[in-house]
Amino acid sequence: MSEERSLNFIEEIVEEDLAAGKNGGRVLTRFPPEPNGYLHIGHAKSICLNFGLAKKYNGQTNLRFDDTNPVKEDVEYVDSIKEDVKWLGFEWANELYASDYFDNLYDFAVLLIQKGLAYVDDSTAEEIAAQKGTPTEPGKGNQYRNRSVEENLQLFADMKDGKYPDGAKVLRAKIDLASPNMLLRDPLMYRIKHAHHHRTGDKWCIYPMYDFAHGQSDAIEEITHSICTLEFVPHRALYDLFIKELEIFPSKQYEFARLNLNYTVMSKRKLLQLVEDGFVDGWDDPRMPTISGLRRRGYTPASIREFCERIGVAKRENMIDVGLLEFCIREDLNKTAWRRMAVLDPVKLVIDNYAEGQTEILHGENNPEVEGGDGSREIPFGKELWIEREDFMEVPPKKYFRLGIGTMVRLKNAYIIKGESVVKDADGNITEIHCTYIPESKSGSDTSGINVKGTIHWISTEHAKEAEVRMYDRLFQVEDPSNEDGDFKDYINPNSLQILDKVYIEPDLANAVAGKPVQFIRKGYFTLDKNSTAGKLVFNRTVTLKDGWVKK
RNA sequence: UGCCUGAUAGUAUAAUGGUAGUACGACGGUUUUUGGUACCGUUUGUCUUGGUUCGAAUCCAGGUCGGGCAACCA
Repeated sequence: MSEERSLNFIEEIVEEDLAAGKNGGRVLTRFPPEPNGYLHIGHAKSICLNFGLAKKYNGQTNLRFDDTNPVKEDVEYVDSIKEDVKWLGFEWANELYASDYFDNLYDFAVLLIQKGLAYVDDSTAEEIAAQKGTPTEPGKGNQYRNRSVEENLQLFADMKDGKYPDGAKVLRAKIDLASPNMLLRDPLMYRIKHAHHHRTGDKWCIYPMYDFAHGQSDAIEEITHSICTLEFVPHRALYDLFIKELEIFPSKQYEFARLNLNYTVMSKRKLLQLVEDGFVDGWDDPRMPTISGLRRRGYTPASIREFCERIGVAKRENMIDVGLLEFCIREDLNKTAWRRMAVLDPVKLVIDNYAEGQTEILHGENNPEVEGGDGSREIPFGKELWIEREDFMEVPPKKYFRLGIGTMVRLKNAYIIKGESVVKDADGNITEIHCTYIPESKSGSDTSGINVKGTIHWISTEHAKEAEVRMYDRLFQVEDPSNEDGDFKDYINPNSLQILDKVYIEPDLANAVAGKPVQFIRKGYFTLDKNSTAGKLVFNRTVTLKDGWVKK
């Protein structure tokens, strides 16, 4: 493995803690998604970090749903999140929910009220915002701030008992209205929401805010290293403060820079818009940066884990080139995907000196990268073939080493041929290419002594099967759609999906199975889409092959 | 105008006071029955100004630039 890889800053912290004997050598992390959307590649970074850390240091990781806002959350999301984490190859120690702790959290709130550190405020949201001041002006208090402990206790109990409508009252921490950290200006701890919760049903009508739930949840589980993204840095003061005042397990929060990928968007809000406004075919559209989208596109768990390993973990803002993700999937699939032939844009090729009606069964390796071989399949060959339109040129430029009139090329796994003539329709489009073949040049028993520079793929017209192929490209035309003027949706790539409804594939591909990626030789990696049926195969292009041939 | 936070090749990420390295990309080459893969080589970097030091990417001070903070979201 990568034993000599240097440590990232969080691993350094863990190793220091371990060396200092902190937590008795125990490492317990957590992955805390809110079940209000599907997981995306940015979450994958966090998942790999949290679960990877635990794995590396003989610890464990809890999967904890941060479900403190019932109006936005749903079991549909819980299920998809669990599926995605599992698919990525990780196992959680415990499946937990912040809502499991609503009783504890309520008791914690009561405790803070008793300590004079929390109060019930009757102000409206607007009034509270106005009283908070601005980053440069201190906030102001109000009359509710001086309520007695007894009154606060009673009012908070009444809030819980449903005596007030939504928004009538909130519980606030009494900290410092003049703090330079806006989050410390008496933050809300609880709000009233008469809403049905996906787990606790109608038991509660008050729900804790993130800041009054997350740190305490970590503490209850005795999480040793609570890792989150940079935007939570200012929240750390609150995180530590509540833990200190409640005298509970001192979990520690550490922050890293979230992943940004170019040519896509990563916020759940924006992804939801793409889904709801029909710009994509659901959360798992192969163009989406969601885990489910990448899975449908043909990405493998190993490739995503490798990607997360390569991008590193640090505290500076970053924008990762999607090319790195593509490198990772190519690297993985090159070693595992079976090679097959498919002609995406067909033109007919006739071999003039090959006997009419003759057929041969040729053989092609499944994967030349596998040492010792990975078996082979049979490929029928005949007088008439489909080849790629772009693999022939009547007047080839100097560095073109595919087929031309008078030039030779090898048909993959078959014979060397020489272009002879073309047939065109009234518009001048080539409808047929005629060639001759060299009988002694058969793959595996070539005695022709001829060396050709190019090799092209082909399908026997008599034996060809048909399939639909979906060619995907980046969803956006600009690197950072969120940072452009106007609406990010204005920058969607109109050619992000090109459907080829009549692609010729070799007969063996009729055996293609979902979840087993194939390489269409010289074209890229493809995988069967979930819309595929026995009667109609549908392939998604995962990624092209790297193209070293740049014209001109 | 406040507070927090960060700055190393095009993009990421190391170097923890002692030779600025690695990966991806780009470019060039070798091999090749995939213009793929593999292998080899080249290219480009410490935000700025001072200071401390024999020696600074690293420590200190000022500046510049980026990100975040005033949701009954997480």
